[in-house]
Amino acid sequence: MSRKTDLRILRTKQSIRTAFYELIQEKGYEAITIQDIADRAIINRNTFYLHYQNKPDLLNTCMDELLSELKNAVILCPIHMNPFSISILEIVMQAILEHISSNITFYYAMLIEENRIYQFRTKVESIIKDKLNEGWNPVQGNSPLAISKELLLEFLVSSFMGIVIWWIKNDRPLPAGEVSFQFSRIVAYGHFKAAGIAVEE
Amino acid sequence: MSRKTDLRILRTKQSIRTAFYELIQEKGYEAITIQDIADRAIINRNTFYLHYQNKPDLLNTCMDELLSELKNAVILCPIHMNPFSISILEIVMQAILEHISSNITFYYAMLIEENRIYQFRTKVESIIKDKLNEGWNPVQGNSPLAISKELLLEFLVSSFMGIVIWWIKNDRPLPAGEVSFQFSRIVAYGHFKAAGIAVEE
DNA sequence: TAAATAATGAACGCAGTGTTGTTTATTTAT
DNA sequence: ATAAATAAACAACACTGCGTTCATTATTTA
Repeated sequence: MSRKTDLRILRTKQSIRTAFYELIQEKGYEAITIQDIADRAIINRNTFYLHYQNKPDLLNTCMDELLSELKNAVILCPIHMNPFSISILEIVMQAILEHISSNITFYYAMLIEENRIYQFRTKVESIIKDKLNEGWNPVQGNSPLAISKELLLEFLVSSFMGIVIWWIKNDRPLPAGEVSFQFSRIVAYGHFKAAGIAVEE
Repeated sequence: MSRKTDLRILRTKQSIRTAFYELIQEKGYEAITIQDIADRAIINRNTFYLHYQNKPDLLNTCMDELLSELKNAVILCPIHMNPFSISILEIVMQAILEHISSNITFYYAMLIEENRIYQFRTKVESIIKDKLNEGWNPVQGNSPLAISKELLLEFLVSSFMGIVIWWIKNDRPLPAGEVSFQFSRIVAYGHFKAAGIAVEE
């Protein structure tokens, strides 16, 4: 029986990935050169081109890999009839935060400070959006304020992602469950009620 | 009386700016070369370096210019005692959306699709954050849910910015006043109530 | 109209990219 | 254990873009 891939290939690819993540954190994606990666991975610059076409190709490969894991984590979340129930927001966020915790180095490099890659944020937002949209119930007839569906969905996704990034950036100041709980309450009941301010009806 | 600046300088700088904005929209910031800008502005490449140090310098100059206008637009908004009143959110958002409308080409280039510059988004978020934080009332003692102040502020800023970007990206599908109104209601009362769903207490 | 200065044009070294060969080392299969 | 296969190393290449220099030309201001 033949081995799937040459051990040298696995080793080299692993070195490149590790070097890449480190460098993103150190100097940001744009500033990295192929030579930087080669030096850090202790390989010849040519060897890089044996495995990846160029820098964006490496980035995309890395992103796709982890994002498919993220998708799997989200897909397992049960959705009830109403995707805007408190529970779905809370459950999905908790699942995402826990997945991020397991891969914190990567997510920090991709999303925080100078290192951030806009493309990655957008892709994560897509995953969240798809999940929230999954079981959208179009029969919400009697909305007193005639809220635009698109606007509401955008509202949910961007605040969701904002909290996620805030949480990573601040070194996870609260447990995943606590953040998810608070977020879902604010969204559901409004910030007046959540913050304990009398609601002006 | 001597003229402030040579007419040639004004003309050249103007050409560079225009070319720069066009190119950001066409191929995105990163892909632009100085030669691209020179060609489009119909100037010698050297002339560019007579006015700007490099590409980031040009970008920063452009950003600072418009962001100071944005700040002025926001600073005029009256804030009441409670910065989380419905009105402050609505008024600030409307002011921002109207300012953006007057400079839509620039904002589109900076925030939308492939052209987006993360740095710019962050700077706009800072302006919003500062405004919301301006008159924060620390005495909101009896919050039933003990919501983190930082989390709540982040929630407001990211959803605010998310709606703004959504609005630009979709070619301003609703009037500025309408978007601001809907946003402030969702935030204040929660998405259940805003969307007309019975609240599960 | 003269002096000042902005803009041009050509050239330079530098850094980084992506490619092409050839050679060396390691791994897999016989 | 050894031969065939192939990954990795090494060297060199043309190419693009950057940022700078210097002399020359054109425009503007005084």
